[in-house]
Amino acid sequence: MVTKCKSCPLRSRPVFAPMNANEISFMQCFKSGELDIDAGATLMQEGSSSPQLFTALSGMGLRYKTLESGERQVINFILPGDFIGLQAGVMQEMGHSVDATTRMTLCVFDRKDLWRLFRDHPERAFDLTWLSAVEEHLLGESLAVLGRMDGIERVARAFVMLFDRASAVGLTQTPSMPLPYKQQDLADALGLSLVHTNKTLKKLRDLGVANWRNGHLDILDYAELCRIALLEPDHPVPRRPLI
Amino acid sequence: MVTKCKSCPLRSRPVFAPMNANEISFMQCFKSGELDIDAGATLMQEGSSSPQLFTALSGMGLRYKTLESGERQVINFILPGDFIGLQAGVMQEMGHSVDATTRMTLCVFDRKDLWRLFRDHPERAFDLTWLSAVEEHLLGESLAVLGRMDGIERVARAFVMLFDRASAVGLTQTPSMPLPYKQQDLADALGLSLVHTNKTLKKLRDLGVANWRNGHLDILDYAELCRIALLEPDHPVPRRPLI
DNA sequence: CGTTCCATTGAAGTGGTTCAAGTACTGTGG
DNA sequence: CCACAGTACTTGAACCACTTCAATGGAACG
Repeated sequence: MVTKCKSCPLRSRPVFAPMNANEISFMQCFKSGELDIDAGATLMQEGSSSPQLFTALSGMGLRYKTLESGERQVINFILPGDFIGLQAGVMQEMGHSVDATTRMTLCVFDRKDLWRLFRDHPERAFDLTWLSAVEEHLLGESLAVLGRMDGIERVARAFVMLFDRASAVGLTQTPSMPLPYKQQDLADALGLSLVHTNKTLKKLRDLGVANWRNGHLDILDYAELCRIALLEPDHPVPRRPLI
Repeated sequence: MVTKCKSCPLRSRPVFAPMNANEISFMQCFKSGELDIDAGATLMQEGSSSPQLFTALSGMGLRYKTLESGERQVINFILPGDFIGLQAGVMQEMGHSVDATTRMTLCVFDRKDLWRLFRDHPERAFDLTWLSAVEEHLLGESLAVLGRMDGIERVARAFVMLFDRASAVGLTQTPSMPLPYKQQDLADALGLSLVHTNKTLKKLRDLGVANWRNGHLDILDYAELCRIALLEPDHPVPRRPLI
């Protein structure tokens, strides 16, 4: 059963900029189908030019680059509402790979329709640029995290960001959320070794601040977690378009 | 004397996607003026919403974020041809600040014309998205550099990238280019301390690979520098649009 | 039940940090 | 013309946050 854009469970969330009926019906038209992929599957390959673009509807994944040395850098985590493949859409190829961590459902768009979108629907073209700018903004933040913060600060920051993003799309049950990644994934995202990531997680557990176990993250002291992460407890989560 | 888009010294460079006469004349129209700023001046402030967008015509600058802790993370270096302020253009505010390191000349565009551009010139709108995607791609690379590479690799990578970018816009004189930044700027870009950056520069000098002194970078052994940076010596420099 | 994958923990080593001091250059005012 | 102050760069020394190596435990699975 394919989800209609009109009744998309994400669209009503306040993080997403609202759309009127006309706009939604165009999105429905732009959407060429739906895709389910299994946990562990690779959705896009670095250097490839995918004929399709996606929006995550449900499930979680990750974007990553494989370095010349064979190591992996996780660029960010993919949650419902995230747009995937814009790089391949406008440049000729993807700069990173995308894997599904859990089973995922995705809205599918045809790359060949992208030009039509720019020509006929400037508001949506603007939204795509907006999304890309948001992504750029977040990557700038991540760069600062890797460049200037120490282990516990990085982990705390990651937890706060993930929790906020998950809240925005309704994945949290008050101080808790599903977080189905491996410790190695987090380590690769934060530029830390697996061992040190593990020891840092233990520290947060011992501090009674956050507990990540069995694919589930419990935030025990959000205020303290923010303090460690050098974030205001009421830091704003910017609104963005949903494509 | 204002530079005409038609005779823009950058446009003829092969890194930039070509434009036909019509397209150039629209760009001329979109360009609302030219701005000269002094070395050391701040062009845009993090969190602000600039009424103007820019393209660097000449001179160099840097984008950076100031962290909660007061430290600085340099996001990247600005060279001629770089577009500045897209984030403020589409989101409501900039995610980073922009300083001029040398005196700079910039093409100025009015933010209020941005919507008109999306509506009437979908090719240019597409180009803006393209630029944003390129930026995103480069930030992903930088993230991998900070996350996974050691000091000498980071510095070597920075030198190769800067040299390639400078070559693309005609700033190099065979194995040499102007590089008017401070060691602290490079340190803040690479997530290293000033002291360690300095010692790493010395190492590259002692190895006879690269020599950065008095605002001038000499590449003494490009192949070896690439090897240290874990890059192919003939790695491609992607073409991009010039706005 | 052996195998495999992930999480956990200890121990040793190191690439990087911070602290501290000194050099070199440049502009400024007396 | 010199003294001085300010800024950038340089170098040594001590320390430590993180890495790598190594070994173990627990859960899932055919």
